[in-house]
Amino acid sequence: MTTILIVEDDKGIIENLTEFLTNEGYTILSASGQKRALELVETENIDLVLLDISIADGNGFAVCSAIKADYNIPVIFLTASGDEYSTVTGFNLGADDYIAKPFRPRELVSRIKNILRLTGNTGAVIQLGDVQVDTVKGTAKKNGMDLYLSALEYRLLLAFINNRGTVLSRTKLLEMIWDIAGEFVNDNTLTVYIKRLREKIEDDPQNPQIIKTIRGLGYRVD
Amino acid sequence: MTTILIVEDDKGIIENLTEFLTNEGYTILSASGQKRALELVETENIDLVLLDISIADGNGFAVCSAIKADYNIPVIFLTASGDEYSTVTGFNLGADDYIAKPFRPRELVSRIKNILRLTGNTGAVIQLGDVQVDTVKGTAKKNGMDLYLSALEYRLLLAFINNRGTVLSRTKLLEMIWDIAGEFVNDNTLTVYIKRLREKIEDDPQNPQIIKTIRGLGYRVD
DNA sequence: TAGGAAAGTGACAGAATTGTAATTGTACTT
DNA sequence: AAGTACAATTACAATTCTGTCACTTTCCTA
Repeated sequence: MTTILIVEDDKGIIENLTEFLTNEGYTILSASGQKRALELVETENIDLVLLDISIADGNGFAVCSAIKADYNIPVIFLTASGDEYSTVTGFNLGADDYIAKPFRPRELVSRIKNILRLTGNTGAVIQLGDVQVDTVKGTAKKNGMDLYLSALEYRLLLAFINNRGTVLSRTKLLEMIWDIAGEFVNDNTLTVYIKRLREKIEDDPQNPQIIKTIRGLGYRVD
Repeated sequence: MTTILIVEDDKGIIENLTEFLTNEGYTILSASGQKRALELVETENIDLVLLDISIADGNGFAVCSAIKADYNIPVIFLTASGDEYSTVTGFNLGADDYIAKPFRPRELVSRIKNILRLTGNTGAVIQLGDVQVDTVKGTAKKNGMDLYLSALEYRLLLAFINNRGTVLSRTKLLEMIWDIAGEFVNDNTLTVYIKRLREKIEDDPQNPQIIKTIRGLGYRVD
């Protein structure tokens, strides 16, 4: 269970990030001011801090210094784009990474995972709705229950995970999973595998929520 | 193909690192002085630099600054242990990570992979002798040829990869791969799977070089 | 709204995986 | 050198995976 503290004075951003990151399996705490932020760092068990530089009651740099002075918690700066100075200063203060606003949520998650991996605080578990894929162990679970995916089903799932948010065409998927030296498989093979995978990971395979069909284009996982 | 430049004036360290990192699948170039190092950065296609701070003809900081001024190549500092000043200064100059000497080669590889992942220069390919495992795609190759590992064979291989250098007992392996709610499998099942995996990944399965048997204790992959 | 393209479904054989048992091989101990 | 534990090997059913076919359903459009 990884806890992330968001320090940010824009309520809208906090709401959005909280919803998105909760969905990704993180526990979220938030603070809009410096004082509250440091309070939470002291009392809660925080694994990572997302820190907006321009918070209202003081500047983010101070918060970062204060955190780094006493704790070894990784900090990611949220900066206004093109703010080169902030970036450099942030790194000097011990920030572990920064991301310029506006950022794509998925990119933020990617940064978070990298930082946590660097500091060794977590495995490599990918959350997909209520499905968890552990690429380190090569296993998958749904609501904590083991899923028994065949080698091809697992690879198909990974293909979607590595291309979240984008539509994967049937051709592309066939290339990715069945690209074996010039040999071709029936196009319907893919359809059947989609069905088999859905049968295992979807709550209601007839109403797929994870693997969406984009008629005429392919499939997409968000 | 990832190319790493080692800047270091200790021939012994260069030799060791070159051998080890070549084994890990990297292409290695080396320079013992500042001039040669910058030459190589300009002429070769370098993906990452391992930089000893205390090289003979000048100091490492200068090299780092010079590289960062013109290229976006990640730099990892090799520092004498306890050299806090160097570390801080290094980060200010744009170093992406540092590692204190003496370091364990495997830790260095871990740092290299993390940095390359952060800078997006590579996937998550693990090299094991001439076997490459891509945990992002869920595939494995040997000398570039596809390996067809079953789900369990793949997971067994990952178990070894995630515990390189340590002996894994038969019991531990059974837990890791076959831990299914109280059900137990025959102890010999593991032995058979070891054989099947060796058959696919070893050059000479009768003389296993990758998965070593430690009689009475278990198995080890280095 | 009828026709057609795209996607989904169910069923099937052949191949591969999986777990076990019986047997053989190997290293260590006494 | 024989005995013994441990590991490797071989062989074999049961199960699962894999790819394909025939058929149905769904959605779009003419």
